[in-house]
Amino acid sequence: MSNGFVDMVPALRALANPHRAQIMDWLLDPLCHFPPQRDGCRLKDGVCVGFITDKTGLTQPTVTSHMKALEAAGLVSAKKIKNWVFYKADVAQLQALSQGFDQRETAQS
Amino acid sequence: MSNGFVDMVPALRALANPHRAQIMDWLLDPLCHFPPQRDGCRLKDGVCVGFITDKTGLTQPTVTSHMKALEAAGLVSAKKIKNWVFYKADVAQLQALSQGFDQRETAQS
DNA sequence: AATCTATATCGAAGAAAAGCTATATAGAGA
DNA sequence: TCTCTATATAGCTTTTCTTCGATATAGATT
Repeated sequence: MSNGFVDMVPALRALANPHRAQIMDWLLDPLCHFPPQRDGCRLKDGVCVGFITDKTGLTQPTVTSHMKALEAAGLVSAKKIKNWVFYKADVAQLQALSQGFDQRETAQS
Repeated sequence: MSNGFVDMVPALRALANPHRAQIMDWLLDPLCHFPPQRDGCRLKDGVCVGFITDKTGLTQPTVTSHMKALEAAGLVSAKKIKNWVFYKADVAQLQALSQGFDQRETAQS
């Protein structure tokens, strides 16, 4: 069904950047990497852009741009609550990617 | 042991290009995608640059550059026989990457 | 030795990515 | 309504990637 690595290129592009890879790692364990939030549960809703900005040391517009890239690749989902936008890792998409790799190991189509 | 996606960035960069992703897919099943070679077994030795060049439609210097990128990332190995250089997918490295993804699914470090 | 073949290197051009500052917008709270 | 806060957008610069044509090299073959 899958067309191999070629089909994964959009997601791989999104992950192939040190800052975005780091952000994904953090978002996969948000309780460990981010402080509690006034509104929005880190696990259920995700982590707000401001906290991610602080941790990366990049400027806020740059982080917004990275988050859009991850969202476009389906690696995170966004949820707006009041003035905040919370980003959460999309585990299903990551599992799909993981399975793509598993299939490549034994290729011979 | 693994530091998550951040550790995989070099390999992900190499795969995050449509031509290189396509080449990797081909190299994972060389018998299906390339004709027999005078010297060098497709399975054991790999596939020569010329055949890869033909299939991509890119120029030979461009393909050489892509193959160097894949080799630098450890995704393929090169073997010189006579005038040819044969490139073969590094299955061990791909398995390592695959395992990296598997671990990410269940993160919570 | 001369030539031919396969791959590598060089240098340049165009495209895309990544970063910033400045500014806009949207919603909350006073 | 006015202001403050959080995020988004716009525009610009710098860097990195991708590709090419031209040329070099290394090794066979004649």
